[in-house]
Amino acid sequence: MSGPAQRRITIKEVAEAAGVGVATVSRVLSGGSASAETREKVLAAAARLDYRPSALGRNLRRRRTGGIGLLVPDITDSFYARLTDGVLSCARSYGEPVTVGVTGDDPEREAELIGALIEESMDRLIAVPSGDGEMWAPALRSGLNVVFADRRVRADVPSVVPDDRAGVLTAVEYLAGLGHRKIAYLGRHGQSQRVAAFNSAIASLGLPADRDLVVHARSSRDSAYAAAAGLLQHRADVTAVIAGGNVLGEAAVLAARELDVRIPRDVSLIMFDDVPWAELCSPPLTVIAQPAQDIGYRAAELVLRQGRRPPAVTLPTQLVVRASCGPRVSAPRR
Amino acid sequence: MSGPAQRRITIKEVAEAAGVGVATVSRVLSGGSASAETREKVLAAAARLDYRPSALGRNLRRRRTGGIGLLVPDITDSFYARLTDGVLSCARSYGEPVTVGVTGDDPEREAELIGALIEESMDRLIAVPSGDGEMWAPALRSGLNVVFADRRVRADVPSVVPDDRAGVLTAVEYLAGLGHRKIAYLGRHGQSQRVAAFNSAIASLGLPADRDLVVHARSSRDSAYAAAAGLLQHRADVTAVIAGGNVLGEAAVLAARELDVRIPRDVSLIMFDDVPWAELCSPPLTVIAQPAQDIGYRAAELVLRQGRRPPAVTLPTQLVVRASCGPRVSAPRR
DNA sequence: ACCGCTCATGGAAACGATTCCATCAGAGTT
DNA sequence: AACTCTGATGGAATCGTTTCCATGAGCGGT
Repeated sequence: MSGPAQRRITIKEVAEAAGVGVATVSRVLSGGSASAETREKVLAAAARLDYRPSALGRNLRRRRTGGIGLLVPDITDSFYARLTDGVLSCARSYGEPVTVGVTGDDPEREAELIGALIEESMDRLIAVPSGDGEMWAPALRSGLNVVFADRRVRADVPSVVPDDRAGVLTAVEYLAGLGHRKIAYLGRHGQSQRVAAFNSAIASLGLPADRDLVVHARSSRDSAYAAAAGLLQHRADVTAVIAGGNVLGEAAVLAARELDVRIPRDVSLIMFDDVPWAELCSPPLTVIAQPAQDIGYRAAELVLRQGRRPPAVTLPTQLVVRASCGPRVSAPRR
Repeated sequence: MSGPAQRRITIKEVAEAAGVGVATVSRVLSGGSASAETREKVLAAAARLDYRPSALGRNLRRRRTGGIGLLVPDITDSFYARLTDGVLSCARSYGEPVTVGVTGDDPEREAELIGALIEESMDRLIAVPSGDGEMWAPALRSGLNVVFADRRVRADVPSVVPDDRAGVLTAVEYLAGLGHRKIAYLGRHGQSQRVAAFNSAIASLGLPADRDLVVHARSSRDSAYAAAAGLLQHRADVTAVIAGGNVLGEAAVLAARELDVRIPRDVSLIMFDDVPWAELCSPPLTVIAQPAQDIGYRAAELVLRQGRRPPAVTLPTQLVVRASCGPRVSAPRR
């Protein structure tokens, strides 16, 4: 049923049809110099035959693959989906294809994918790095052009990240302003940046430091739920929690509902990352919005621009107040 | 700072290091026949030099690119994100890279992307087709191996789709069982399949037919909101609406809230596609769950499996009852 | 007229693999 | 001993481009 896979036409045939040499065709098509007459003939022949230059041939000769690789932890997470959308949108305007891989936040799987990408001769790569970034050394040494997105784990790789420091500080200040003193941070493994910002924010506001107030989950939904439930259950003294991402926030809402902890009456909740459903949730969630799409777009710009590259760009976050935070009630719950 | 982009080592160097010919190296590495001794030498040399065969060279010779292309309307939509995840997951187990493009449900942009993919010599493609699929003819004729996902617009292309017919019927029956008679369908352009199923379900249950009860939106959030608001505003007689996708459902909830239409007291709502936030919504949404990830996975299997390919596979949907549907109240609202 | 300069042009050599084909060694058969 | 057969092996062609280089034409200056 499917066609006989007709052979694609090559530059040679175009040359023949135009009555010129292949070198001339190549030159005309890639903007080199040629007489007006020749250019005309070549263009006409190419159009007539519907010639499409083979990226394979070109890339082999040029010793590099055009496209760019993108590695995200989980394409199903709205944040990374929007980041991906930003990358795709920028790449499209450059006409570059994007190859996407999902790491599941697993450094081993990430290394595998890097290997595969290198095998494809892909020389430009945007990644949300999983671990501490040490396995990137060989890839970097081999001349791979890498930009990190969302997380900054190595100083020698340009990165595009949200302003975690300011975002966390804003959230903590807002909560403190409402009277909360026992604030917990519910994060993912590897958010060292934010945890540091959290601790320093707590300290700078003179709130009691308590190491156990930051709890970590792996990136799965189950793990997030377990962490949220554990926090809510064992620490009846916390009156506010900051969720470090939308799946963490979702888990917190679910766990609270299950444990009959009322938001915001019993505990206030601020979630990192504004997602469409934050407004639909009951109650609507107060969030720290992150420019996910911009992060992707800027990262793509960085990796596509050959010139000098700034070591890091930081994009602002924004507090969006809805209805998941309230004043601290004096009576401890339960 | 970045390394001098050390030249990658080629099969020729491995051959030299192993003291054999390039043909032998190629044969050993791709599982051809060779003596145990030679195989040993080659493998050792390859490992010692950390040799990675270049996909470019291989693909040029083989006249095809390994990977598979994936075209979705909007990677930001949870449904397509999960579908993409399915494709990625299957492709990974075959070791095939996936190049993703976003069509925005625009046939023109889709055609562009197909062209770009052909230029890359990508010969396998999974797509959620945007229009009526007529622009696919040339691509198909050129031997491209295509599988459609989510929508079935051409009989000559294998497709993996959810069971829209059964899904719609289940929804309508459920609503009718609750006493509803004026049921609206809020859909996207191009969901002809589902609209037909909707009309036939209405007819088979003896409910009053009314052409204006199906309203369409384009795939943007704004358009979805406008359509939902229009429906709720102008048709006070409808007591139940079926939203044909998660962004439509989101728009319906938002519009209802804005217009002070209570769910489910004033109107019942069933949404196609179960998303994590459906449970978090107020009220929790009754949905028709679709196996988005499976659709992607099966589509990838189909496009990767060389053998004979079934013309279409239909995956079951499932009604998940939550709290957004209630019995019809006799008094018309407003 | 001659020289030198610029510019268009086409042949041929890469790029890095796979694979056809010829060669050759060794074993088995008569 | 001569022959055939099998299996391993390496040289060379090929895939479709880009780009180096040599050639030759046109032209202005002396």
